[in-house]
Amino acid sequence: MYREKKTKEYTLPPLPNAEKGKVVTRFPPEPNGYLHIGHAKAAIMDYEYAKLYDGKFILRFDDTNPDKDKLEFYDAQKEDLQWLGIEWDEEYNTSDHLSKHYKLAEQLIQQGDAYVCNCTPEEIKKNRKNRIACKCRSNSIEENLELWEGILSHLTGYILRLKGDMKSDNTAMRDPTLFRIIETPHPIQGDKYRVWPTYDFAGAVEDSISGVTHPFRTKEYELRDECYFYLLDKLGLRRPYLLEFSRLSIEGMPVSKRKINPLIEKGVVTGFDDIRLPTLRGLKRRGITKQAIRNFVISQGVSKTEATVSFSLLEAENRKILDPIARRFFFIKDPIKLIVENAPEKKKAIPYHPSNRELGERIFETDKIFYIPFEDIDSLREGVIFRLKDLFNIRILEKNKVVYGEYIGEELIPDTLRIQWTTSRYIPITVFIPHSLYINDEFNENSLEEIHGIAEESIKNTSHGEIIQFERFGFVRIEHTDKGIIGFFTHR
RNA sequence: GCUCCCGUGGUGUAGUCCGGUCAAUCAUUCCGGCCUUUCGAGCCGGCAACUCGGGUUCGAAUCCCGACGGGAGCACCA
Repeated sequence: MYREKKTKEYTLPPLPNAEKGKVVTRFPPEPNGYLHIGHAKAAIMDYEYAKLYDGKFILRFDDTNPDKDKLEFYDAQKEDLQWLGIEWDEEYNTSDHLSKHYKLAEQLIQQGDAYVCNCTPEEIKKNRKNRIACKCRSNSIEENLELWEGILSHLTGYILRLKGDMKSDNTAMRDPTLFRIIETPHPIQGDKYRVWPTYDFAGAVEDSISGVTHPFRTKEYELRDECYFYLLDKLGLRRPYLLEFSRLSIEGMPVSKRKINPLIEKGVVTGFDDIRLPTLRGLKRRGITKQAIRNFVISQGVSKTEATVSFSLLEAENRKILDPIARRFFFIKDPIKLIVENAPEKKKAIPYHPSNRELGERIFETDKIFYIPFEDIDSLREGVIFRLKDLFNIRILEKNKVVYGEYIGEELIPDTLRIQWTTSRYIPITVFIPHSLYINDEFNENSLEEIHGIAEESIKNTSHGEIIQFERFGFVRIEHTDKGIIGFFTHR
């Protein structure tokens, strides 16, 4: 009987200030692209912590920038999350709450805590740098209220700013922008609104009013913490327990759109599901399992230490998942013909897995013709004995364009090389091997290696998307296409 | 440049808040051995770390100061 391997428990460190049943977390992606491993880290943390404390997990689309957000990504991101096995208790869009945001904005203006500004971006930038207040800052509350009304309806060139502290050492406090005008139609709200809150405003407000107790964000927002709480205090809203963690970066796998998008536009990679990419779709297509991603992410934890993780850590997790369940097949890279005149004709059943018998077996019908990897035979001299794995032993008689061999029995001989093989009934197959997309910040021209070879006939029985192991080669995810069977090399 | 954050073996990570039980955890890589009809998996063993310098203390990976190194922010993006 095949026995289940003992699995390591993956657990998260305790959450500060957390009470069972009362924890609420949220994952707030912006619907402007496909999710990648970095998003997965955040989403899994949010989800797992909610689960750990029997709490609630909210999916919130931070769709407050119509210039960037696209309808297709709401669903695409949900698909990605579902693939990861993440379930949310509640889902909504920040854009659904805009009228509420407007009310809060008005409250700030009325309290004298926000003002309308029509300085140019350059002036604002300069003043921030020099810690100088602009003339707009001294607008009266009445003026601001009136301008705000105007902005909501027709005025252009204005923004709403928080009256923070222009003298603060923290640049995020130097009167950050709260609302700006964007005329582009919103993917969901259409042209209903033309004034949109910025992240500083929307993020803080939504975390608070949606009842989130433990919002996680990545470290680059740290400077904005002060602003986050200042705003909530001014609005009289509850302060959540804000937590930050470092971004996840994987060696040779850029996560930023700045680096990925150009490659897609130029057609250098095939799309967002290219197997060289750290997008969830890319990883999936390559054969990385969701369990591996989860274990990997949890093992990273939520520390603030920046780390560049080697992909081999993810591979190791994936291998633990795949090894017990992946069917084994024979694949021959650079096949060379082997003729064995005295070979007995055999009908041989070979299991698909060395220990997991549930995976069944396939039957080979052999004659005197075989195909074996050139690389293996190249390293052997004439006269040497090797074994066709799971079949019988061969002595090499002659090596030329074709190899001639002699059948010399079936008993196992210790320490003989055992190599994979096919009969003449093979299936041609192309395997794509991903390598680092970038090497020292330069695009790696050889990031996608293409290998041609042949596989045993029963490879036809694989399902589309099945992840298998080619013996002595590595794990491969199989796709059946119009042009035949292709494989994506997952890892060794 | 200014401000903030981070700094445990090759790589990641636990421990740092509440100093002693840390001659420092776990994983991965690498190196041996065992096992195995895969150069896979499994099992056993091994190498290998608290950035540096001061200070506080009976005692510091843990607290304080400084230096150095790395990262981030300085948007009408999130």
